[in-house]
Amino acid sequence: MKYEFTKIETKWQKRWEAEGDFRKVEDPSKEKYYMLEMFPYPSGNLHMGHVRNYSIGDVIARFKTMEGYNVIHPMGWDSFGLPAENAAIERDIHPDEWTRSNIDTMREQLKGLGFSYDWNREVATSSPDYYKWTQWLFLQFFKKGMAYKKKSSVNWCPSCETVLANEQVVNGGCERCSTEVDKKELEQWFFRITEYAQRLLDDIERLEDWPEKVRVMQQNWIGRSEGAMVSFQIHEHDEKIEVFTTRPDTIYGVSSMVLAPEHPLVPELVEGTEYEEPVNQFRKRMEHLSEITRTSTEAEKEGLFIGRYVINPMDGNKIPMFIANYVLMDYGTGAVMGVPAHDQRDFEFATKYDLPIIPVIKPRDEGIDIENLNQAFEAEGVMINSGPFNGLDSNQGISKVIEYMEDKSIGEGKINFRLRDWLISRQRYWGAPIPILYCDKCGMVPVPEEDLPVLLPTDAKLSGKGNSPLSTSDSFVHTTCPRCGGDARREVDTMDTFVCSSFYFLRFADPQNHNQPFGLDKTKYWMPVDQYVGGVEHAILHLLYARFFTKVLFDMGLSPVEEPFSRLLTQGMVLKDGVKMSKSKGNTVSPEEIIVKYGADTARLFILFGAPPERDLEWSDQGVEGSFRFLNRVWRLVTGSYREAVDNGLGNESSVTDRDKKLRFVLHNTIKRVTTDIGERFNFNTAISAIMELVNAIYDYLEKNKDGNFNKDALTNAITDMIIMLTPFSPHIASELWEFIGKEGSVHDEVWPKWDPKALIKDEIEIVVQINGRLRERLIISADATREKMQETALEQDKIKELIAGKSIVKVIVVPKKLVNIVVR
RNA sequence: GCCGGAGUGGCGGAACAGGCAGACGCACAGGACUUAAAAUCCUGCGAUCCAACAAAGAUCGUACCGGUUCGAUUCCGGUCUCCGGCACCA
Repeated sequence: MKYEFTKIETKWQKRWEAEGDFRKVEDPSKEKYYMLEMFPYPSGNLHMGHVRNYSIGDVIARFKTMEGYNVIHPMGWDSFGLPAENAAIERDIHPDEWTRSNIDTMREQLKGLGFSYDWNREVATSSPDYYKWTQWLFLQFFKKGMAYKKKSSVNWCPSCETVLANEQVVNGGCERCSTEVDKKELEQWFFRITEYAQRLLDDIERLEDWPEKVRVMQQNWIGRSEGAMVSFQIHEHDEKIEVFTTRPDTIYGVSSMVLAPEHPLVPELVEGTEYEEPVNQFRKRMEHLSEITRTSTEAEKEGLFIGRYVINPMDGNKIPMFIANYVLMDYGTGAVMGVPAHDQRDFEFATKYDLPIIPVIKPRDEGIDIENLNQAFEAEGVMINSGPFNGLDSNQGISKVIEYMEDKSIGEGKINFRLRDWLISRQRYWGAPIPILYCDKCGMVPVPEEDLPVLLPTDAKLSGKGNSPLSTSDSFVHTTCPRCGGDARREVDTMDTFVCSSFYFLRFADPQNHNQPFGLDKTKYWMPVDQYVGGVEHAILHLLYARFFTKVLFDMGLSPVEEPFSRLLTQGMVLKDGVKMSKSKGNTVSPEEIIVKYGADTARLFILFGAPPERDLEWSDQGVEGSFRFLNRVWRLVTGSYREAVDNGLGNESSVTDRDKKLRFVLHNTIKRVTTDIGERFNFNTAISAIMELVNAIYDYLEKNKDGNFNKDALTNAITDMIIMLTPFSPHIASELWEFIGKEGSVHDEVWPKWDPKALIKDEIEIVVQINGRLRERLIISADATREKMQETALEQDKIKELIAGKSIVKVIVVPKKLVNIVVR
């Protein structure tokens, strides 16, 4: 009988779909398990990265189901975004049409891989049923002051005449045309994520089952630093300059005050002075450089004295003011106090512009000549040249100086974050419209909830150029004000797609709710996600935004949990010839091709067997052949050898030979290994190799019992449990074989087998005899042999006797059931 | 520069709590079956040496150097390389 994978796979996929095998509802009598993989962008074609991601998820979902959990395993589409808009421009097809047809294709591809999704829960972020809730949530954020509008400098491509997201700026240029990106001041919508910075940081502690790598990346991204905010009075001017510093203990060493070139106070400070012209030129030059080129570590520090001074609030010293390339307007206050003796960057700047380098921290060890530094001394030490603080340890100095500043109202302790508020407006068509109106009388007015969704107009012009495409649709822009009934204009920006993907996991719990984004009765049962699987490229943005959203919703009473994802697994990339598969490199392997040639079961098996999930996986055509060979071997075992043996009426019910025991041992050992490999270690590669070993052992058993003298039960148990364990990996062939051996029902509803510890007890075991730690002999010994017996037996061996002859035994180490090590001299 | 991860046969990888290094698979070689090929099955497969009729055996070997230990891929200290992230963050 031939293994006709195409026929088998189609048969079972149809049956699963017709019978709704993977549809689940809340069941309080059962423990739930929420298995989620990051939903894809519907680009039109599944790639190997998807196959890997979803195969991993499917193994866990199916395994947990068989372990008795009520498993929710949903799938949907992150379907707003730029590619649809670009495709629309290139091919003159509406983004919605393009997106829908891609979804249809990819849904079929996913079904063709036999993943156990509950398709009743499918959502697409671009459908009005979904983005209605994206808009509704925006309104809740707006009401709470968590969404606000402000003028901000954004990346502007002068060639495409459009705003670019930070991610769309590649090496300082536009990702589409490589034109150097400008900065432009525009009114933009933001979410106040910085308000949650501390909680997002603190709760990383609770994410014990997240990869360390991701936790650290999030910590760095949030970038908390402790220090002080200090005011410096500008000499002969009313204004003060605020500065954030992590080293208030070095404040007596300040010899410059350096502002970002775009600092708003600069123009008036130089107005009408001889410095006005050069400063303006400097500012203009900096404006044209991208942040990346301006602030790269290689770029030389470049500054300009602006003819003004500030007063050091501690000792009244006059300090010259500069503007310089390396000071960023959007970190801290856009101004830095320069302490060249104790900050390498300030040191370089001071050396270049001949500023005094005043040491105020003395090293604890005397080896460093603090008066003649050739680089900054950044370590801790003892305060000197610091007035009343002299002699203090710099560490204590930090808090003492802050205390003093707070006392004199010249500064205060402050915690600063690198995290910035989340810019969510996009001047794009294919996104959720921001539900805000502008009325001449009433000003900014939120769209009433009952008017949602604010639908995307169908007559907007998509050119890829100019401002928001929505502004080209008159029917969209012009509306009436819900407050005064007068004329109003709609907001024409749409939301960042990351907004849509920040709550989809909650919507999956209650995807068809028409009254609410998700009901607490449902989310209380299903949330949090027990296992989330996806690519590490989302380590910061998506995962941080989703955490932020969940926290805000929790505070509003809309989410039952504060953290959305209990466990996270970041799968590695799929490589070919050592580099990531990509269209541009031309090294892709299409999943469809593999399915046609070998079947979905083989594709799934190979992709899980090739490497542990977190590591990169090198694609190997020969490896795929190997997995295909294995499934054929399983097929022949069940439909051939096993079937023949049973059909011939061979075997018996009573014998318990050593071979029977050995088979039973291998079976139960395999159950143990596969169960822990899937359930605890997520090492699917070793789980599969364990099943391979079991298959080898069954073949071996049949071969050695050719005479027909085998134990039917032992053999049948091994076959059935092997099929059950293969199910999460290669469900179609497992289903077919299950039916073949005459079992009722679906194998994926079977209870996962349990190992019997008794079957793992051996009468005799092999132990190792070492001399001075080197392996010298192996011997078979009764499993319950005492230490004394082990030692005695080891010393009786001829070979051992020979090797230790003439030497004296210093000691003998005995590890029960493992080894005897004889230490001789 | 800082942070994180990883270095094991020809290759992907295994060794789960310090105790047989290389499971499982791929590739390769030899053999069986076949008119032949494919498929399948069997055997071998880290390096060097000693043997050579064969069986067996010895030494080295988990990036490198050192340490702890009866015993280290595993623990500790240092070095190198590769991958990923952040990067003038005040």
